[in-house]
Formats: sequence, C-alpha cells, structure tokens
Amino acid sequence: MAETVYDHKQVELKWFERWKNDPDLYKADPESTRPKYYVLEMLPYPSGSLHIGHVRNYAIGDALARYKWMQGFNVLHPMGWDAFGLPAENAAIQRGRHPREWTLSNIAEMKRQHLRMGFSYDWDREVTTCEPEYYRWNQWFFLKMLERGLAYRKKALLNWCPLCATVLANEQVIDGCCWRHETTPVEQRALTQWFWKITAYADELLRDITDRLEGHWPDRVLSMQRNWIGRSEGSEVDFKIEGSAETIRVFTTRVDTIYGATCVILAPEHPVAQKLMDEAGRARARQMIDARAAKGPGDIEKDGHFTGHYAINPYSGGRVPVWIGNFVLMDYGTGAIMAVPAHDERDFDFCTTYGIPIRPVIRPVDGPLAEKPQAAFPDDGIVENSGEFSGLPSAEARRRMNGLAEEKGFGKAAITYRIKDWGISRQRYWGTPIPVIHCPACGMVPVPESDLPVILPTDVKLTGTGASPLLEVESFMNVKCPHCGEPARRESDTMDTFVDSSWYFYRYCDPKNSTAPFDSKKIAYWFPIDQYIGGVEHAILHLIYSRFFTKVMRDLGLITNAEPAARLFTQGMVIKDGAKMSKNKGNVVSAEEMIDRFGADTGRLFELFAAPPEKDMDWTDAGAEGAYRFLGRVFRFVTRNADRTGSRPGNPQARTGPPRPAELSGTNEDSAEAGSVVRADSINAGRKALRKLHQTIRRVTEDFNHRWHFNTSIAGLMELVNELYAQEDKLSGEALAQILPPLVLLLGPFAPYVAEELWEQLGRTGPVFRQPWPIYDEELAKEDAAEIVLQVNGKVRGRILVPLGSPKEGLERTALTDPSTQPFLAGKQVVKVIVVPDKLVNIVVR
RNA sequence: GCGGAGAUGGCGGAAUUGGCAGACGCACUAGCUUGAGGUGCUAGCGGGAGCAAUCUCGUGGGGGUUCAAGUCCCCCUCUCCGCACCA
Repeated sequence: MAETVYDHKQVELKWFERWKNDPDLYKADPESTRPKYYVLEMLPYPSGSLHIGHVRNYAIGDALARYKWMQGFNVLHPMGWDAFGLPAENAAIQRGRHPREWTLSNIAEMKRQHLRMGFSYDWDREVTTCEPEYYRWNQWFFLKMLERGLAYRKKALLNWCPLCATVLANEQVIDGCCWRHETTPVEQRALTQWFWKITAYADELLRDITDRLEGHWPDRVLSMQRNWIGRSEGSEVDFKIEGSAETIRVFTTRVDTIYGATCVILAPEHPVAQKLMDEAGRARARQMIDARAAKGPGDIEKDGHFTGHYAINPYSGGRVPVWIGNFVLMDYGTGAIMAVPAHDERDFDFCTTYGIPIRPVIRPVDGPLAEKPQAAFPDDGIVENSGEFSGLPSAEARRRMNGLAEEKGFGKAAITYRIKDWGISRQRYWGTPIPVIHCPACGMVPVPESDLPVILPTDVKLTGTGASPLLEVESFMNVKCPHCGEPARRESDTMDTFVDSSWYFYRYCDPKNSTAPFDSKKIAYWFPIDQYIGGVEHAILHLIYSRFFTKVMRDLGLITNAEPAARLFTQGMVIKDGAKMSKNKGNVVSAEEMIDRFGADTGRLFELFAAPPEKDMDWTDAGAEGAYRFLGRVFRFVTRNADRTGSRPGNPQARTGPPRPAELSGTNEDSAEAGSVVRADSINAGRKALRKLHQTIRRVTEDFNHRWHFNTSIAGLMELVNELYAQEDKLSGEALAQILPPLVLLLGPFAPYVAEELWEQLGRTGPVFRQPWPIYDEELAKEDAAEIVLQVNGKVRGRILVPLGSPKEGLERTALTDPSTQPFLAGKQVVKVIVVPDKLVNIVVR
C-alpha cells in the first residue's frame, strides 16, 4: 500500500496561505453575550527574531485560547510590541539607521514569524508602543500623575549603567548590574530625575497580594513581591545630640531592646553626620561611600568612625557615642540605627571590632539573662534591665514604649518599606518624551493636554554618550511657555519603557480610541485579564509596575478592577545543552529553524509535551523528532482511514452525542465484509477504541480545566493513537466515523495546522477552533469490568476481573478462595480483610 | 541568614482524593519492511536471582502513622530560584 507521507511544510504552508487572507479569523466579538475570556501572553520586545523560549510561552496561551473558543467563550487574545528602548537605540547607532525604522522592520519580521507559527492573535487589536497615539496616552497619564502628586522631580543618588548611558530604576538592577548588561556593575550618580510615587501604594500592593492574588498567582512571584515591598513594622525614636541642636531619628523593629543600645550609627552620607564631623571625619565618610560604590553589593568589611559626639537615649537618659558605619544604608528607614550588640549580630560584630560595650536586656522566657557577650541572639523574650519596662514580654514592652514615645513626643510606632519610588526618567532618545516645560519665570509647567502628544524629533544625532541627544535638538527644546508665552525649554528626559508595558493590555480592548486611552465600558467587559502568561523574570518589574498602574487608574476613575490579572501563570524556561538559551552561549534555536526542520506544529507539540509548562524544559532535537513521529502517525492513520468513515455532508458531529454501544453493533454493510467471527471482533475493537476515546476526552478536558499539564494530555492522545493502530484492521467504518473527528478536535489546541488539514480530510469544514469541544460520555468511558488487585499483607499476589460495582462481600469471598492468594494464606490466620470496591482487596494475615 | 520551589529508571517525565510505582516520549536492543541507508511497523527495556513461571529489593536519607505511603506527620541531607549588613 502506498503510504501517505506527512509533509509538514506542505500542510502548514497550505493553511498559512489560507488563514493569512482571513483577517477576521481570530477576532473577538465585541457584541457577544457569551462569557468572555481574556488570555494574554506578555508582549515581546521586537528584537527581530522569535526563539523557541518565546514559542513555548505563546504555545501555552494559544492552546488555552483555542480550547476556550471551542468551549464557547468569547475569547480575546491580542498581541502587540513593546517597541521603545535602549536596544533599539544602540542598534540604530551601530547600523546608522533611525530607531523607528529599525523597530518597525523588526516588528514586521516578528509578526511574520508569529503568523507562521499559527498563533491565534486578533491582529486587529495590535498595539505598538512607539506610535504617537500610544505616547499621547503615556503623556496623558503622566499629567494625571502630576495632578495627583504622584509624579515629582528630585535630585537623588541613582543607579547608572555606563553601557546604557542612562539611569535605571531599582527594579532594573540585578546583583548590582544592569538588567541588560549582566556583567556591568551600575554606578551611583546624583541626578535630578522624575519619579512616580509607587510607595503611596506600597501598603495596598502588599495587602492585595494576600487579599486578591494568593492562590491565583504563583507563590514565588508573590513571595518576591512581598520581599521587594518589604514592609517592616517598628518604631522611630529621636536621640538628641549632646551639646547641639541636632537630633537623630533612628528606625528599629526592636524598640524593646533600646536599653541595650550602646551606640548610635549613622550612614556615612547622613546629613547630621556630615554636619557634626570635622574635615577628617567627612573624608572618612567619603572613603566609605566610595569603597561601597566600587565594591558593589555583597560582603564588605565593617568599617566605622567615631564622630566625636554623644547622643542621649530618650528612654534611659543614657549617653551613647555617635558613629558612622558603612553598613548603615541611607535610603532605608531613617538612615540611622541604634546598635544593640547583645541582640543583633551585625551590631555585635561592629561593637566588638570597636570596643563598644555590650549590654544584654532580653532574656529567654524560660531562662536567665546572658551574663557575658555571646553569639546567640535571642528573639522575643522578657525585657530586663530596662527601667519601668523590666519584666514585660517583648511585644508588650514595644507597645508601651511606643505609647510613651508618642506621649512625650520623641518617637512613634512606624512602618518602613523597602520599595522606593519608581524612577521613570531616562536620558535617551527612544522613549516617550516627558510632557513638561521648564520656564525661567513660571518654573515647571506641564504641557497642556491639548498639545499632546509631544513627539520625538527625527533629525537627531544619536551618540549614546550620556546626556540626552534631545538636548542638541534646538527645534525640539525651544518652546514658548504655555503660561506666560516667554521662551522656555522642554524637559529632555524620556520615559522608562516599563511605563508603556504597564497598561498596554488595557489599550488592547480599545486600540484605536483617539479621544481617551480606552473606553471604560470596554474595560469593564474584558477586565480583569482571565489568564496572564509570561516569564518569572518580570515578577518585580513589569508585574509590580502594572499592578501599581492599575490602582492609579482605578483611583482616577477610569476602571473598576483593582488588579490587572485574575490569574498569572509563569512558564518555565527552555534549556538547551544544559543551559538557558542565550546568544552568548550560542545555543539559541530560532522559531525559523524549528519551523524549517520540524514544523510549527511539531515544535509546539514537543514544547508542551516535554515537561509540565511551569517547569523548565530541555529542548532536544531527538525529542522533537518523537513529536514529529507522533504527528506523522496521526496524519497517516486519519488520511488512510478517512474514506472508510463514509463522511458525507450533514454527518452528525461529535457534539450531537456519542452513540451507545448498541448502535455500534447495528447493521452496517460497509463494515460487515467478513464473516461473523470478524464482526464480533470488530464490535469489540470498536467498543475498546471508543472507550479509550472518551477516557482521553475526559483526561484532556480535565487537564485544561484544572491544571495545565499538557504533557499528560498529549500522552493521552498518544495512547489513543497507539490503541487505534493496534485495532486498525478490526475497526469498522462506523467506529472510525465516531472516533476520528473528536480525535482531530482534541489535537486542535496543540497542533492547529495538522488538525485543520485532517478535519478537511474528514470532509468537514473548519476552522477547527470554532468547532464545539468534544464532550465525553461517562458511560462510554467506563471499563466493562474492574480489575481487582488481590493483596496479602499489602503485597500484590494476584488480580481478577469482576463486573463493575461488585459488592464487597462477594469480592472478599473471591479473594479468600482465589488460587493466587492460597499459598500466602496457608497456615496463617486471617485477621482482617480490606475491600476497596472496583480497586483492591487486601487480606491481612498473621 | 530570610523567603519560595524541588529530589521518582540511562534521560524528560506519569501516578488528580493514601490503593498495581515507572503512563507517554527519548535513548537502547531485537525482528519485519527495504537493493542499501533512512523512514515505517512489531516486540523488549528499574536493580538483583532464575531457562522459566516466579521471588525479591526499589521513589534523596532516617524515623513514624496506616491493612496499605512517591503521596500524610517528625527529623536530616542535597539541588535550584529570589532577596540579602533592610536595623
């Protein structure tokens, strides 16, 4: 028999060509009354090439979107481009092209690759963040932030990447290096910059992790965000400087240990320290700051310097020396600490180095106060040697001490957050201009809403040397003040690209709106995103910024949802040759290569099959070949048996209900070519295969609904196909007609091209993803008989077949007399018999 | 140090509520197909003993609960990820 060959190139290109000409194929229906489902993958940066790491991300979302369509949902599945950023500018400098031109050509190329992969995006909603309409709304949001006091400008010490030649937000510094240049340490530079007040939402961002996201977002993302926000409850206490008007405010979480404070330590940059110290002291401080900047984060030797002054502990009245210390951070808490060496490891190290006394003030609830300096630092216990507070448990002491401080005005209970405001200015060209004008007379003036968008000049010289190239463009920089009309200068900073990605998914709902960022009614329908899918690398970048943005938009009255995404899924990385794919290691497999060698369907199928989607997966060519073989097996089986299904127009589809076994055994001349023995065989084979089909439908459906273990769904499909191969000769045309169409539908979400081709071969009209998802029939999925495992003392000794639902008593009797158990019962006394209906019988003997 | 996730054959991984450990795939071995190679098809494949039926050990290590534990409880080891002189 001449075998039909599965030629992926032929199949995929055929459908690619047809779908290309159908712009409405994947359109969401804005008028629909069906339940909505908004599934979204994180938008890519248009680097120009899609690699198989991205493909895995999109394959997961695409399978889900297709499944939801088949389930009858009104599905929104958009894709766009995060098109601003430094790589575009750097690439433009290298190639002498304008960043816009470079970006747009990359987008065209990447879009082509997405289309060729067969992803089901509604391209009508495509959003590109470098379009003037998009930065109009970025600027509009900026003005709203300014009105609400959420945007401000200040001079601060900031992270500076020498390669990017711009500042970075704290979230964009990883291990002391730039997130884009993993081996380039960031420097600290004092610059005047724009900030957005994410700290104003710190408490809500933290609270909603517990109240709204827990259980729906991955634990590790939530734990990273909790960590990043870093809420810390404690106290602030003022220490007066002896013989001076200055006070030092310290932050501590353990005010109950304050009677054990033996010195106060300030960050070297602390203004009070700078003021108190002489020239030599300031030089030491400078030394510490430089050393820290040079060394980066991590281990640094403790270094300290006595300022020559003393401070007064407001609780005890005691006099303690004031030091500066290189381990005290200016930008956390108040930049000053009280050192309690008896109860804190760092303070202990510092104080032993410099001979500062150690005074224990906390004893364990069930033990005495430590007499000698020691290295074990007790947690909460009983406060001792602490005046009126002695004898109180730590928590109670903290409460009363805070009360006293508030009453006397030298302190209070206080909460400190680790998260800092989001620095959004960048000194580069390729970003949204910040819509502000600096007027010598009126000061800082926002650009009026009617003048938006402020667009980037095109005649710009890109150098990548540091200062914004916009400063050189006089036609851009010189404007009239909107207030007084006198000559003024534009703000030359542009916005962080994370601003763009903070709200793009709202714009998808209304991408062509030119009077507002979006229509709130449309947002109310689609939001929150039902399922957001992306990499874990954005846990404290994009995913915290977009949560912040959502809360701001809610407070502006634009939306009503408090969180952007109801569910988040973080897929694992694709590993090749034991390492994460990266250009440096030269082990990147591009989507293009994959399509060429195996086909888009094979690549997607393998990426979903090799591991559960949340885990990292290894890409191996051999494994991909296995997936290719499977698709070939399905393809050959369906194509060579399609004719036998007797498909004709108006044939009932799977949805109309599966047949009862009785129908299958009914007369069918087509399948009754041979004698009655074969017929009995055939009926049996048909039942078995049909049962396997319904078990598979159940399995795949449940995998989609509960946990996305597509690897087991696909394994189920493989088992079904193996069963069909084993029974092929015996299956009647009627049986095949019942089995093949649902099989193809089940394959649809994972391998859309093959499924579409086979659907057509079966005489149906597609598209597959608009067909109703097959329904499984519990009765048909049921086994004829239950195999009962017979155990003696928990060890398997035999198995028997009994009708489903056999009563316990009968099973027990059978088990006790079955030949397989006899040798193990002989001479023993039966103590107990456990019967689990339809599963097992365990005989306990002694 | 704090927080999170893990540990199952040669490999990736199954085992949904405690009930046959190793589904499915890869690799490997054999047979058939083929002029040959490849493809395709069929079968075998955790360790140990045995010609075999079969027996026995086995889910990082140690204890426990249970008729029954990869799964539940306690202790330990190791791996990965995130944060880290955060007061």
